[in-house]
Amino acid sequence: MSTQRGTPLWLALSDRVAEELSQLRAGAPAPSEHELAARFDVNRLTARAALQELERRGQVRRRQGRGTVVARKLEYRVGPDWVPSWTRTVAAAGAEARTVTEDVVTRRARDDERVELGLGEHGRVVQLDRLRLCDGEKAGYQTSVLPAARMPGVRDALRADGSLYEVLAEHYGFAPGRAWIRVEHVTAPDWVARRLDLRGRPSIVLMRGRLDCQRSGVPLELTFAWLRADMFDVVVELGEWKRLPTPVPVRRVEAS
Amino acid sequence: MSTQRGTPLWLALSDRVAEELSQLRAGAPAPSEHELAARFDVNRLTARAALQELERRGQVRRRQGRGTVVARKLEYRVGPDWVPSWTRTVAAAGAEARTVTEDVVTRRARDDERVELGLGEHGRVVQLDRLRLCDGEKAGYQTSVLPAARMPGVRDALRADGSLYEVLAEHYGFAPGRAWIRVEHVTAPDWVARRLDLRGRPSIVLMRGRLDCQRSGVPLELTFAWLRADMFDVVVELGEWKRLPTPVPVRRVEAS
DNA sequence: GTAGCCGACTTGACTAGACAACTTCTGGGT
DNA sequence: ACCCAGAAGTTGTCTAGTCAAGTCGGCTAC
Repeated sequence: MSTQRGTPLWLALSDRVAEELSQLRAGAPAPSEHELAARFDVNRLTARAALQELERRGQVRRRQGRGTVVARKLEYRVGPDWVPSWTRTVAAAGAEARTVTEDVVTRRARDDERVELGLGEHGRVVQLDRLRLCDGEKAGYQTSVLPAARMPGVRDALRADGSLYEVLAEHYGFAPGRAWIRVEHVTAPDWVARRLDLRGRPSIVLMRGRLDCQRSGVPLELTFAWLRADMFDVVVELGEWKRLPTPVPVRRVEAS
Repeated sequence: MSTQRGTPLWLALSDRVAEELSQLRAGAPAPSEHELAARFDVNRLTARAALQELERRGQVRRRQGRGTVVARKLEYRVGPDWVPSWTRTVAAAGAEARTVTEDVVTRRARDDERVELGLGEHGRVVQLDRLRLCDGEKAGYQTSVLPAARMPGVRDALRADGSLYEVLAEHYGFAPGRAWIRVEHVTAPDWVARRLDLRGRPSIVLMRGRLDCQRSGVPLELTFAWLRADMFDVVVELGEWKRLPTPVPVRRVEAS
């Protein structure tokens, strides 16, 4: 490696590898730690540091036993007029979407949920917990809470079909555009980190909260999703879609 | 260390340290790598891995020569009805806010900027580059582009005063509420990473672009901010402000 | 045919040690 | 009072090696 003055080996190496990787398509195997170490005559830990930097940037994905593969970030759009679809989001990047339903239960609504959903004192809700996979990798976790009384038979509909929003639209008059939305970029709560296997990885996640309503304005669904920030470019839109100009600094920084 | 079955040493150690740290106030020194290694009889690199995990989570901040100190994440709120203020955001966490204006220049608008701001062929803009500091630490970088013709004398006003939004409101009839917002979780562009000293750290930052308009709907500002994701919880809210019900999974995960 | 074992290859975890770069403080000199 | 040198302590970088654990494919035994 011809390192620039003051640039650590592992950083120079990661830049070098990133360049090679940009030529490849997503899913292609990246050089292994051992191979990098041999090729550039550095220690395996140095090569490892380089690959970990690329993982932090979301350019590769690594897994024990399997190896390191090229990755591209997925674009996840959030907005009042936008009906999110896991399948479409993932398919747009040419990857394979899968959903594992972890739980469907009917239970008493918690106090805060009663307020949000406008339920009476003994209101009951259906909670739906789903794990979202992208090319077999755990990419997100989603919890949906639905008012049971307003949605007769929703449990069976949910079991049969994958798309919650299709069920909502067809059976219960769900209207996109009447939503309250909140997005947070936060450190993953412990239970989310465990479910998504985030130990030792970038643990920033995106939490999307959304309250969807019927056309009449009656709340129909309260849903939260946690998405791995290293796998997604999350785009929150308010107003019409536009392409952003890329900002450029006034004064350039000289290379260190 | 009494490690649980299957839990790596460094992870158990980081949990243990996190517990101790939660008792301390922000800014207090955390144990050093050497001290941790000695106390728990592990290698320095293992102790280091534990501290790096805490850094990923935003619970500590580390710097060569200075040491590791306890940190708390700041909440950065963005929304159509909410005018972000660096001073207020940082002060809310009891930290010291500082802004360094790196550049104020008037120049020809680029093509994409002309489209966004609705300028004519020879339109000129004022670009304002600012470095945002939190307790002396580089925490963000912000670029604002303003149409020069629509805002006579804006350069001098900006030089004199720190708050851009105050200037906009007082002199040019800026009305929050007509904003277009886009939030992304992206890898820092190279020049941003250099300005914020992000080598080897959680290098992911958040970018916010927004186009604020006058009451008449005429675009007034195009701004971009890069924030260190390890220092901020970023919250974007569309719709009226509500207190979030804290989501909880149906089935608890047993500790591994 | 197929189930299962085994070996090759991958990343993960951990240790021991060395030196470099940076920050802060202290003490001595002017 | 002030500046500078140096020591002490910190994190950063890098090497050499070992063993563990997960994945995949091929081969063998049935």
